[in-house]
Amino acid sequence: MPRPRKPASPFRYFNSSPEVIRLVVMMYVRFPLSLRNVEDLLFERGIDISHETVRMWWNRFGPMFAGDIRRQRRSAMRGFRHWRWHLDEMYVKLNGEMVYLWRAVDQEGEILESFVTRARDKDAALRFMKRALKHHSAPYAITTDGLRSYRAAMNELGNTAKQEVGRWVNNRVENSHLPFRRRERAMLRFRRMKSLQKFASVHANIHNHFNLERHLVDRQTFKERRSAALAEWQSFAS
DNA sequence: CAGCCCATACCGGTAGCGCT
DNA sequence: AGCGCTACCGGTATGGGCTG
Repeated sequence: MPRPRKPASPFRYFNSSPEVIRLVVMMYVRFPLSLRNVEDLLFERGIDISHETVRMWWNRFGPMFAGDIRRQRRSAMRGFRHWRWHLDEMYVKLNGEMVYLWRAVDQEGEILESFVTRARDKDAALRFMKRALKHHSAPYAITTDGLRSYRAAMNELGNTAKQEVGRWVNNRVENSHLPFRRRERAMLRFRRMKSLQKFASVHANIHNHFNLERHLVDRQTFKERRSAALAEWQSFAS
């Protein structure tokens, strides 16, 4: 009988410890810092890495960490009966061209899905919704704006009954654009659909993980949650 | 407004480290 | 010991800010 082999650690070839790599990825994705900003900040604390290393690490480990966060969220929401999704699109500039970033956000402000397309039509809406439904269990209701592509896509999926069109009752979902816009600005620009797609989805998941709504809870509670979020962060991809 | 300057992300190539 | 892979370097394209 073959001896059960321990899966190789994704950190095995890297010169730096998993702790440092996790710190770097968190700094770069979570805050509006450039690759070089991260390099310089770490240098001040005695860690010597190149900005290119920062780029490589977020590309390699960002999706892994994001996947861990998403899986956690998915199992926490399994069986939840009053899950409501809000669908929305925003413009993002990509090499001078405008593309669309579709997003599904739930009633708690968690960003469930990010999807980049060149067109804003039924086909794009359909692909976006199928992807969201693949990654999460189906919600109780879906709210959209008046864009007709949503209705057409819902007809195709056969779940029109769940759709509610209207202005959203709160601005929570619109607010979730802000962190991405701030981050987008620090990156100067996106060049390829693939890296925009990757960044949008990694950013959304990491934002969810560290979004502790500090204004809604007392300081003690906030500090406990923050410690918990950091401790969990240090366990990802291990 | 035009032209210049600077900071940035991204890419190909490769030395040599570190894993098996 | 052999080789897969990381980390880094030099180069390029490009957008925003600045100056006049």
